[in-house]
Amino acid sequence: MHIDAKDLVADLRSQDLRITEPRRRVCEVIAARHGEHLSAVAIYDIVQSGSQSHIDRATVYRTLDALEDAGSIRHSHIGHGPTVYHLSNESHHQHLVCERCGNTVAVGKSQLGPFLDAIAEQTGFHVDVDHFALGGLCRECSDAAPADSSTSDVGQ
Amino acid sequence: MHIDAKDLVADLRSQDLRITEPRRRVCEVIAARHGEHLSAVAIYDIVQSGSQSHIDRATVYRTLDALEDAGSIRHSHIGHGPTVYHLSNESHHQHLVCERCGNTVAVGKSQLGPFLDAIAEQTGFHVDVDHFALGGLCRECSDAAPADSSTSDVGQ
DNA sequence: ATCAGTGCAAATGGTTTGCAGCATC
DNA sequence: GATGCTGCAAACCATTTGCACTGAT
Repeated sequence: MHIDAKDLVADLRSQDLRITEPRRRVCEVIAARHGEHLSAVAIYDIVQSGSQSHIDRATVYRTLDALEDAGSIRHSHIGHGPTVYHLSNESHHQHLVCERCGNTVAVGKSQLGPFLDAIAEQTGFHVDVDHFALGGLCRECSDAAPADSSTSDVGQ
Repeated sequence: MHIDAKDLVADLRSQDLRITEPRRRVCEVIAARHGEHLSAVAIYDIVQSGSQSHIDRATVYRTLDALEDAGSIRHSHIGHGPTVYHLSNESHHQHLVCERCGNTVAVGKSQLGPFLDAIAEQTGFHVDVDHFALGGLCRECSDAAPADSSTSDVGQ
């Protein structure tokens, strides 16, 4: 199921929100870049680059909030960077962010199953896999890292 | 093994750092509140409340950096709040933050072992368990949660 | 007496908010 | 034509930085 800008606009409309040019543009960017994880500022930049008329950052944030309230998109926190947004139907992987080089790796939901089940069993907690990334060291960086595990905290 | 302020001060000294009143105070707070996860501002507030002489927030941040470089403390990112600091020897749990009520639950590193091994095997990624919290819904909130269609992946 | 460490104030980055005017409904 | 949405500017919070001064070594 391919979500496009029209679907997002329809989601807004169904919430009795007015359809304005800035909102339409934000919807277009999100739909066009589906599959990516875009920050509010990135969305703002793309909107700007696509036309000469100016829309405000604040409006982008407000529109993202509206889309999130409408259930169309969700946000994730990946590493130390800004909040990123993605379509709600693209929510099934855990991000791992390398604390040294900043690269991210995604682990599919299927691989996480046993882990999530174990956590739910032990704590009753239902993890929302893609809301927060996990930190650590990627293969390359952990190979290069000093063997001393107690001081493996790097960067930032 | 109980780490106290003297140990932390000694750690700083062993890095050829000068021992100043502000640094000593920060060490005292961290040692006194061991087991807690304190933000820089919380540490600052506690230091302030414990005496009339003023120390600067920037100094707290710089001291925390120094202690982290010395390997004495580490920081974690728990939910949407500010960075929190804790003694390095208290670093073996994964925090789960409830996105609804804000409560946090900790899962011991030992329980996660098999899973982390699996991730390392599949992706080469070595997860630093306590650096980032995971989000989700705690038992109470997921029991109480409406079947919100937009977040249907939460409770899987 | 050196120079690391300090307080201060200003800058940063990401995000939010108050407000007056504009445009969608 | 009401009022929801906008741009603007300013505020925000956590954090960082430049700088001249102070104090640990």
